[in-house]
Amino acid sequence: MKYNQVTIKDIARELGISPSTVSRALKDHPDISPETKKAVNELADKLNYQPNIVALSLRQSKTNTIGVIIPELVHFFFSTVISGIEDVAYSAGYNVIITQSNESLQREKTDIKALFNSRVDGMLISVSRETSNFDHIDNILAKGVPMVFFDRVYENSNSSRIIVDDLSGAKEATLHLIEQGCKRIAHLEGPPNLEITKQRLEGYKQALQEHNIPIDPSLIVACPLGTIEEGKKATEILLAMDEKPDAIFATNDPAAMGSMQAIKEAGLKIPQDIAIVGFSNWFFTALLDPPLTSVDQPGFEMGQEAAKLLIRQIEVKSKNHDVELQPETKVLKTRLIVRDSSLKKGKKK
Amino acid sequence: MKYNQVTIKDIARELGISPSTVSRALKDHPDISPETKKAVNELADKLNYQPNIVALSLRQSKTNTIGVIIPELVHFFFSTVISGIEDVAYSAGYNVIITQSNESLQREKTDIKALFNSRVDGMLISVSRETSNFDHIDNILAKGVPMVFFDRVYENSNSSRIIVDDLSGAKEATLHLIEQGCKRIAHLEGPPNLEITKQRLEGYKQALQEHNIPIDPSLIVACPLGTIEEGKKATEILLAMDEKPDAIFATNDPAAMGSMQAIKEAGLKIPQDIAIVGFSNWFFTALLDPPLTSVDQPGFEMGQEAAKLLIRQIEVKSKNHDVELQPETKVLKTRLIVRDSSLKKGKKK
DNA sequence: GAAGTCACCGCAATCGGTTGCTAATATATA
DNA sequence: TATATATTAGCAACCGATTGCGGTGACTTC
Repeated sequence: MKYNQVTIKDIARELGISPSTVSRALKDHPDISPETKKAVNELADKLNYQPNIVALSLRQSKTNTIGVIIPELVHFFFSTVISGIEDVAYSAGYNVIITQSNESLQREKTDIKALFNSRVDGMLISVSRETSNFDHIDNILAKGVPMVFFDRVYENSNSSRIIVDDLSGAKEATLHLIEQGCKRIAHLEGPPNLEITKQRLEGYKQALQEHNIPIDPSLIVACPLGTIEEGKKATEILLAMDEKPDAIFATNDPAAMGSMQAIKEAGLKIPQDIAIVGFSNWFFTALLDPPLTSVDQPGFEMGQEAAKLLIRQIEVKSKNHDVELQPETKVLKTRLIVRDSSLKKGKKK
Repeated sequence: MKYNQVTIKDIARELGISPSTVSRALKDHPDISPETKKAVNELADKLNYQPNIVALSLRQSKTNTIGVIIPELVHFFFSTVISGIEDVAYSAGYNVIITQSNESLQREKTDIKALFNSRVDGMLISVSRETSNFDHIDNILAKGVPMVFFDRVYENSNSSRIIVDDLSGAKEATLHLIEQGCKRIAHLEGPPNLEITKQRLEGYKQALQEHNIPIDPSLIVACPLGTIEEGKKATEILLAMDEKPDAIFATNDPAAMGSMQAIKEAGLKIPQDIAIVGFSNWFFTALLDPPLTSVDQPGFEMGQEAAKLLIRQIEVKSKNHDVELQPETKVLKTRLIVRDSSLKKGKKK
């Protein structure tokens, strides 16, 4: 939009010098005399000159903008990640364009194209629930666009990625339930396409195996959407079994909440009858009744790390076109936040 | 970032024609022969030509980007608004840059400057809790940047705005409590700078007056941050009174939740001893124990309306530089969602 | 056969800023 | 005084796309 902004030419005209001299004076170029610099800077201040970023972007073939694709903004975890991204990006002088795939592959495809067309300098991506084919991403990667994945990553790319240690987190959660004396621990499994789903399932299994508890497939119930409703339904199925589970480890917090609803409606007590652990530590989990034990994922930190990695990649590339940075994988630690929903034995430690 | 993208010149060179002809051919200009158009379009398809948006922005002095400033992304309400904004913006061909003030005036100032420097075509703003001086906004408004405020608006500007009917919503909530037989209804008041705080307080007062209930200043407790902790503390003060309130209408949901915690810890029952109503209908309010009655604000719709208004303003302005659109104020209806936390008399209707 | 008409296309300026190269002036040196 | 050197600043091209205007060639018309 044209705001009648002052340009370098306005300053040049006013001082009777050329635009190039003004440009150099503003950047403290040694070719320019101190007097000229002084005059230029004073007038620039007076007129409140602000360089036109669009012109700069065109000239330098660099927009100082990074694009972000996330599944859904309204998820506490993702909005926390965004805050982390913005934190790092803004202090490094980058703008952030956020797009939501709404868990739709179709939307993800158009998002990534739109970001590419906007000539963002790089992208931060967490793929949608539906994404099992990655051609649209390979396409853009092939053009040399720096890309860093976070949380829900593209496994087979050799891009950098920031993940949390889902396996350990899930294992720790399950071990905690075992330690509380639970014998029949069910698992609400998440969207099958996502690596995080597999990791959490694997962590669950490993914990059981370590304690020689047989893995009962009927105790693993699918929640491909990971919603409250699904968690509730899945739990109702579990409650209808002859041998009910005495604990549930859910792939995420909404599913865990659905579980809690189903259990309460069945007239059972949490954690006495059935203990529950969720995943993500959504901020309201502490406010549920009973407060929900959950595996905390450091969202803000994940955003920060992802942005840092991407920006480093961008800057290396713009300096030296040939050097390719080795892809890095950064694994962030999870932390089990124990609350009442899983404490059969009462507080420990 | 330079992606070795094909440009109009590449196509021109390949076909042995001039860039201007390619440009016109791509836009179906009548001066160009059908054969040339066909050749150009085919080659453009083959090379997967995508126009450089940055160059277009510079040429047209229009970035097709709108900037958004919100207090905090992690608030359910605001992230819902963002989704509404993106919904409208993307289908109108606009990108969205989101910045968070984190409820800080200082940050709001730098955000607005950064957006201005990025030459966004317009801005959507919801001011921070701290904003009582609006010079930084007037500054930008004076340069002719289209601006629409939402939820937390700048009262004295003659910009368009989208608000919810906070007064009616608050009044309805209070009337509901009165109808439930409550006599001593307390109010947890929000950040004093915000107009929405005043409106909600006013709605509360009007409801009491209509039923000839005297307004007791000691029942109005300040929660200038509107956090859970504040709501809890404020409620503890109320519970320490000789004559305890029998209901609390909180300025927002976190404060209401703090209230619930304090009441439970005091061994009192909700709603039997004290009924509670919140404001905003955060999505997890339904999951609390008891589920919280709250005033629903249509966030998604608010985002849509704000974006629509802004884009209309931008497009009118870019077509006709002189015409100024009359500022509009759009008031969205709230809806009281009655849940157990306020039902002293049991379900009605 | 000269002038007019029309279809088609290219030149060059433009948006705002950057930068390699050159030019002009001043000063130092031979 | 003539030449070398340093200092300072301007010219012009460039990033990629758009667009007013002018030019070329073919065809029509009187």
